[in-house]
Formats: sequence, structure tokens, C-alpha cells
Amino acid sequence: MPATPRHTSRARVEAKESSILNAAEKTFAEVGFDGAKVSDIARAASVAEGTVYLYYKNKQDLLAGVVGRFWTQLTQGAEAAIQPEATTREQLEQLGRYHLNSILEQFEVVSLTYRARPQQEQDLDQVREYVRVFDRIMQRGVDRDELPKHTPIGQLRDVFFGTLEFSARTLKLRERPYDHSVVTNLLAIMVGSSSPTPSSAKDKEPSNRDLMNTLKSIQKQLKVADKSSSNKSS
Amino acid sequence: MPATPRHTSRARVEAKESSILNAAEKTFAEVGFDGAKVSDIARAASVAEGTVYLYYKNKQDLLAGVVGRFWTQLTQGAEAAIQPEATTREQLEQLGRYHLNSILEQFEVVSLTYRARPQQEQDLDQVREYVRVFDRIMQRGVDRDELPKHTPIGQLRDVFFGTLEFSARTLKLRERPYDHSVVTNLLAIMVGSSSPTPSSAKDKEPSNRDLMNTLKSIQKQLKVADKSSSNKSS
DNA sequence: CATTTAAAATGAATTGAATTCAGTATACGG
DNA sequence: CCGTATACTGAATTCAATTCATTTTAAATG
Repeated sequence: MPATPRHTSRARVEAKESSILNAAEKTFAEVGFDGAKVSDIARAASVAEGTVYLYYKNKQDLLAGVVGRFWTQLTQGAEAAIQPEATTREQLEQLGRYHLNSILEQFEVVSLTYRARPQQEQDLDQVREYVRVFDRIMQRGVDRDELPKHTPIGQLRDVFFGTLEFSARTLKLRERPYDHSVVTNLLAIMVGSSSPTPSSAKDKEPSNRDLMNTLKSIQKQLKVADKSSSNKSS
Repeated sequence: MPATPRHTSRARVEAKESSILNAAEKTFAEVGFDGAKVSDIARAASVAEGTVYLYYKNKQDLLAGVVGRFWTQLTQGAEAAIQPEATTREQLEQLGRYHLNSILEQFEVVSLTYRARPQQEQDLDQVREYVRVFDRIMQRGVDRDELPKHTPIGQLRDVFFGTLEFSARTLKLRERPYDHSVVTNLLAIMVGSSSPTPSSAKDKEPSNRDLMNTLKSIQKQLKVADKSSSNKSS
């Protein structure tokens, strides 16, 4: 007596699969991976314990399913949150806000990601997929001459995601909500705080910025802060 | 028949405790937390299975012991790696190199840190202790007027450690060795690429850096790269 | 429709590892 | 040297993941 979609077997199977995944996500988020019993998950999904194993090889695999789905959805959301016509700088800001907001909202699931990467193993494919959203923005910036050729995209990616993830942890730890200024500050140091420079200003002259000035300008940005959460698009 | 230090009971007990910790660290690093059996650890420490539980409440607690010791040692090493008379900029570079190098060398143990933070729980105290090394450098920089008052130390801390940790993961993933340039680039964007400015140059003028120039100068730094590992002090 | 057959689901039985604990050995004070 | 407290031991217990023989459901056939 399947109650969800049409009675085609594929739809039924998929419905059951995602019902298990939902139950698993909920349970993992509530009590953690170790705290979650497969029997609890099965019960929450209205399914026998053995049935879980028809869909997922084992508990780890189930976790990989939950985490993988999360990052896939995050990728879709990110692509939706970015305006194709915006400047590189604006797109980075959009991605940054979306990212920080999302990982704060689903902090538990993000944490589970680490449990899903056993040891030295390769990352989850879905995470790599997600990260490419950043790469594409940057590459487009280079192609459009909004960023210099040979911009170290890979290194800036680590700055971007590393900073945002650690900032999210800090906010969680201090029980603070989403804070827009984290993204603003990050971009200030990553690509400078002034308005984005169009393809014109190509005059080479690595400005002789110094430590004092750099930080002064970051500080300025800081004062814009204090606005709070919720900022996804469609 | 204790073979290690003097025959005082305290020394003996501590020797055994650290022997268990060593066995645990080795085993965890080799096969991961889940893969490690307490019985294996006990055998490696030449101790009965039950004995482990006289020293550590359970397997999680044993992990916390391993991870805690690692961060405590990291703190000591960091303090040794930093020259007290150096400028803020130099000290940050010293800490950055030491940090990146250490977490690359002991990547497995660092990864275990995540397994030791169950859910929302507080961080390990030892990690917080470590992070204060950075805070002290920055605070001293502010006090000495090498950094502006109200420098957002907390946020820069997330930039610093977040970037280094993600960079370390990237290097590991690509099987690359320690790369000095990661630190250089990080500092370039964090505090500017020029030589550190002494307490003199206080003329306010948030230089009108733009995206192009900022990244150009980072790029410059990138070329310094290609030197490799090993750079602790003492 | 009734019947056969394949696929899906079940939950009791198995397995394996963490943790406990009753018993044994060791060290130490008198 | 003896008594007692402390440290240690490893077999027994416990608990949850995983398996699998059995049952149920769904689809196909005539």
C-alpha cells in the first residue's frame, strides 16, 4: 500500500529510498552518527531493519548517501543563488553568503561530512562538484579580465572555503546567528574592498599596500556588520 | 617488571599511560578510529584489554587523550618556533609555517580531531589553548601599534587557520609536500605583501586597492614558491 | 481471475567489538 | 614474612551492525 507517488515501481522505490535517507539525516543530525541506531532509522522510515540494507550496503554507506545528497542540493542552490550577469566580485559575494548561511543552517550535516571521508580516501564526488562552482566564477573572472591571468584559483579556493567553514564553527560555538560581515570581510581581503574594477584599469602597479592600511580598510568593512540571516534566492 | 623510568609508582603509572597513548595514536593513525580495535591497542601497549579502561573511560576518551596530547605538544612547539623579538608579520609567518608543516606531517592525527568533538560539544580545551598563540601574536601587534586598534583578531584567526587547514587538505589530496608559498600568500592577503610597517606610518588613507592590483601582488608572491619542508626551531 | 514466479521486505539469528567485572597478581607498610 | 590495598587480567556480558532463511507483495501469464 504505497501512499506517496504513482504506483510505478521506480517511483515507489525512489520514494522509499528517500524516505530512508530522510530518516537517516534526521536521526544523524539529532544524535550523531555513532548515537544513531540503524534500527531507529528503520523505524523512523517505517521500514524493517533489514530493508535499510537493501538500499545501502552499510551504515557508512547510508551516511555517504545523506552527505552526498546534501552537497548535491547545495550545488543546485548555489547555482540558483548566483546571478549570471553579475560581476565576479558580486558573484563571489553571492556564493559566500549562500555558503555561510547554508552551512550554518545545516551545521550538523556538514559536520557529518567528516565522518563520511574515511581516512585518506578520496573526497566525496559531490563535494568536488560543489567546489567547482567557485572555480567557474573565478575562471570566468579571469576570462573576462576582471581577474589577472594566472590567478591562483586553487589557493584562493582554500582561503574562501576554509575561512567560511572556520567562521561558521566560531559562530556556532558562540551561538551567534549568520553574520553578513564575515563574507564582506573575507572578500575585502581576498579581492580588495573597493568597488569591482572593470576590464579597463590594466595599469600594472602592485600598489605598495602595507599591513596598517590593509587592516584599516578591513576594519571599516566590519562596521557594516550586524545584519542577520536568511538570504537565498528563489 | 617496569623497564622505563625510576621505580616510583607515579613514574611507572605515567609511563604506562603514555605507552597506551602511543599505541593508540599509532593504531588510530594507521587504521582510523573505527578500524582500531581496543584489543589491538592493548596488545601494542603490552597490556591487557581491561587495563586500557583503568586509564581511559572508553574508546572515545582514549581518542580525546591522543588528540589532546597532540595539540598540547603543538602549542609547545609553536611557542618555541616563534622568535619573541620578531615583528608581528614575521611571527605570523613563523607560526604559519610551523602550523602548516605540522599538520601535514601529522595529518592523520589532525583528522582524528574531528572524531573527538562529538556533536555540538565544546571544543577540546587544548585546541583553544593552541589558538591563543595566534591571538597573543596579534594582540601584541596591536599593543605595539604594528596593527590598528580594533583589529578583528577573531575573524582573522578563522582566515588564518581555516585557510591553512584547507590548504593542507588540498596538498595531501594531490600528494604534494609542504609548500612554503601557501603561508606567504596567506600573509600577503591577510596583512599585505610589503615589508612590515613599523609604528611610524600612521597616516590614514585606506589605499584604493582594487581587485586587479591585489591579486597581481599575490601572484608575485606565488613565484617565490617551490622550496620544501622542514622548518621547526630549537 | 487464478497461478506462477520474481522481487522486495521482514525480523530473528549471527557476529564482532566495546565494556564490565570477578578473580589473580603485585607492591608496599608494618 | 604477612595482610591489605592497588593494579592488572582476560573471560563473560552486552549491544548494535549485518546477514539470511522465510514470508509477503507485485507483476506476468494464460
